[in-house]
Amino acid sequence: MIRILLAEDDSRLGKLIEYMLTQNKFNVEWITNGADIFEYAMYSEYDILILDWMMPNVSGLDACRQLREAGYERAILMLTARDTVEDRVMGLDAGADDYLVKPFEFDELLARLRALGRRSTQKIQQEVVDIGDFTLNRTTKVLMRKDQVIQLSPREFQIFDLLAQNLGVVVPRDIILDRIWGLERDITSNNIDSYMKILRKKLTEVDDGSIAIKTVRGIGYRLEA
Amino acid sequence: MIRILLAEDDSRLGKLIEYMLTQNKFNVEWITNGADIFEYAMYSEYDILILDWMMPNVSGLDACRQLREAGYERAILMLTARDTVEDRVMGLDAGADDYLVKPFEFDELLARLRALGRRSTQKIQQEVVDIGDFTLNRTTKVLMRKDQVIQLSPREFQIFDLLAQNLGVVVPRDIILDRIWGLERDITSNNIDSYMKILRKKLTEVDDGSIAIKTVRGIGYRLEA
DNA sequence: CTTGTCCCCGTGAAAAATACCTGATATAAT
DNA sequence: ATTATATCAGGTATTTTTCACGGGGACAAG
Repeated sequence: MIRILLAEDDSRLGKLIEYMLTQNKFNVEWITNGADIFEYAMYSEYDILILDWMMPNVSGLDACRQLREAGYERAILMLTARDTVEDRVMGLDAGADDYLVKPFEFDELLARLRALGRRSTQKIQQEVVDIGDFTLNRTTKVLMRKDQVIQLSPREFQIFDLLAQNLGVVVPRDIILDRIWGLERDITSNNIDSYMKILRKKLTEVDDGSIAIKTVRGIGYRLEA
Repeated sequence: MIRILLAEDDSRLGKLIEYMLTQNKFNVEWITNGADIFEYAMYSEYDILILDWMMPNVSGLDACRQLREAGYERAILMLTARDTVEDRVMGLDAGADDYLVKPFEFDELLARLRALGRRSTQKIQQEVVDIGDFTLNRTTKVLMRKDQVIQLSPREFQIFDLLAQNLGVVVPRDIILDRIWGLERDITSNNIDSYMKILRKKLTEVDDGSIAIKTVRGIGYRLEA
């Protein structure tokens, strides 16, 4: 559930946005008083702040800048009637992550919020993760099953970790290439196969059926618990 | 999915931009030869052109001007090391929609591209779509009915997705050929029939009358909910 | 209305192309 | 030298495409 803080003074528009977002399974808190933005944004738990550029007393642009200066790191979406290149640049320079010009399609707002939400809802990396009967320790780079250590080379660990981060979800091959080998991926895609082979071997060597690397043909691999 | 045409001669920077944009769900085509800009920009389907000001042989500025004179209407973002007010004015006068000075933050580039992308008339692709009792997930490439997964091969998914995007609307056969097989469609048209057969079989296997692929004789196919 | 022709589409099976697995081998790093 | 990383060549299974044939609309002539 993505949580939204909506700062919008126009009560008709605010009401509408609140209604639409609620309908679409967002958690919405709506404030009309610009002066309250700071308190709400900094000390409450929201994923995305929707900020109207022009509000009485407080300029959304200034609020945005101030929040960033205060170390506010969550996503900000700017809502405004202004449309010129300069305005866009100003908004983005002030620290907005995205920018939507009124009037807008709700579908577009929803899509943008989802996009921002994906970024922000990313869970914080845990140091130690349990998967089935296995335990993955990211600090020591060690994979264990009960008290038994499973030796993984650095690369093997990287790949297993990537799968573990996305437990139960398919990780496409090209994502693997991107995330493991990055820019200089003058790498044979076959290389991935080899590592899967090794990982599977090491996993089945300890003879424990609690986790397995499934291949999803044409797409990638999935770690299942 | 916003499609980007990147014209950048510096291979290190080009590679980096291509990588970052791909990471952020942009569709990127990268060309290094300035002479190719015209051909690619005019006759291919891109939403935004990222244009390096200074390239060997061709000046990005001239290219921009020429494209506009030739009736090119899509968004152009100029990339350059020049920073003066005059340069800015020159770039914008030449027809650029936006302007970014090297070195730049990738977040800013991304934000600007998103802003420009909004201008393009393209519909925003939803990640998850509901059709009848079915759910289509574009990220994981999975089609589900209730809790039941319907296994689709990559191509099967592409075709079903295309129909789903145009729910209730006929998709002509040659459009299907274009969108699925692209320009090099040395493909028997009959191939489409085969896939419709497979899709229908898989849909009726789960025995749910809520959606169906209808044939519109002489034209194409329509997905109905 | 009936008949016949044409052509689009459906269907099943078979061929071609491709993705993945596997074990062995080469190359680089420590 | 040992370990780690990447490539290669082969086999196998799946996917993708082709092929050949048949059903049955659409349409015009009888």
